[in-house]
Amino acid sequence: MDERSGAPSAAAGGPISHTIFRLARIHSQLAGRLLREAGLHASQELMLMVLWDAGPQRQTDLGAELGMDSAGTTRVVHRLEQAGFVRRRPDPGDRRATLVEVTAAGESLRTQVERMWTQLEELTVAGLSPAEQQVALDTLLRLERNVLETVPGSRAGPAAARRSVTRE
Amino acid sequence: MDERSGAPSAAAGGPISHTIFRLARIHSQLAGRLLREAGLHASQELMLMVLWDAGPQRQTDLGAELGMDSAGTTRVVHRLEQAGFVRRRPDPGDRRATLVEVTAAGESLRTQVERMWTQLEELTVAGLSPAEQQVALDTLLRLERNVLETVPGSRAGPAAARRSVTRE
DNA sequence: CTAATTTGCTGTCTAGGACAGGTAAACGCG
DNA sequence: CGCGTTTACCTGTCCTAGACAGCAAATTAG
Repeated sequence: MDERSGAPSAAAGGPISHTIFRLARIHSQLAGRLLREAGLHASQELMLMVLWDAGPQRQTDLGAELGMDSAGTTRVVHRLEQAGFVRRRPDPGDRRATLVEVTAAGESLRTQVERMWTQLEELTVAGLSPAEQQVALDTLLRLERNVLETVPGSRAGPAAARRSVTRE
Repeated sequence: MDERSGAPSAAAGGPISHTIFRLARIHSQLAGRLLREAGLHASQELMLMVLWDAGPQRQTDLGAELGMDSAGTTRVVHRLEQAGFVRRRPDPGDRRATLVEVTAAGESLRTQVERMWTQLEELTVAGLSPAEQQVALDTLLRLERNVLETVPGSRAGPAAARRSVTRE
């Protein structure tokens, strides 16, 4: 198995992109496998992450943060709700909106998910020195920033204060 | 404190992994969007790539290369066949097997796909010097190699244990 | 007040991963 | 040679998910 270190020839014009593409597939297979031990899927896990960090959120904001449309957001929230990991509560300030918040069961998943990420990290960066890991992280962040710029609809930017000021 | 460019706190133990995770999502959204202009989806495109580079393949080998199981391989091949991009032909040496090969229509996609990768690459590596791009590529390849090792179903080792016990 | 917008929900279509069989061909051993 | 095992492929089911269209209720602008 030879040239597995290179991109297919049709992607010769995009070696980095294609490597991201391949890395993405394999890495998320691996992550998905680990996640499934916690009974979660990728989107669900990402949504929980946001909720853990940012607290109760409206579905619209949640979806925007994850780059989903409203339909997808509804479904993921529903599944998390059915699984008992989140709860929905009417937004006191806007009766169209629903606030999604993590339940105790959802909170208790956090330890497990953290362990998963640590484990995944070990597999991913095996054999890299701390300095190399730093380079890797910087590189990835830079690429992410680039791609974020060109994909509208994915949590735009730092100061993209969702609503409140966005009334234009 | 991590800004928005960092991983969620629950992934503090896996900053690189989580960045890959996020980059993967966004990048494949972007790639998927571009690919759809050619009427392809990710797996289909990857399969065509393999066929372009390696010529006619048996389904088993194709699936192994892409990390799919046989059922998934069958479906992707069928869709490519229905779309007219590949053709199936009995393996002369083994009548159980089918050789999958690219049709003229499939070949003609190649230019379009190459353009797509070039375009994606420009978006992805915007602002990076050639040296930085080399670092990025090396980094990504290294990470890919690591992850490949730990994902048994992906073209890591052809003879990997794939057997599952029917009936528990 | 009305009209437009926002928010969330539903349904449909397609792609896809995982898993459980099922058939036919090839192989291997006595 | 015959028979059991393995391999290659296919089918069907169940689930997650993205894209898209349409809908009702609440809110906001004029």
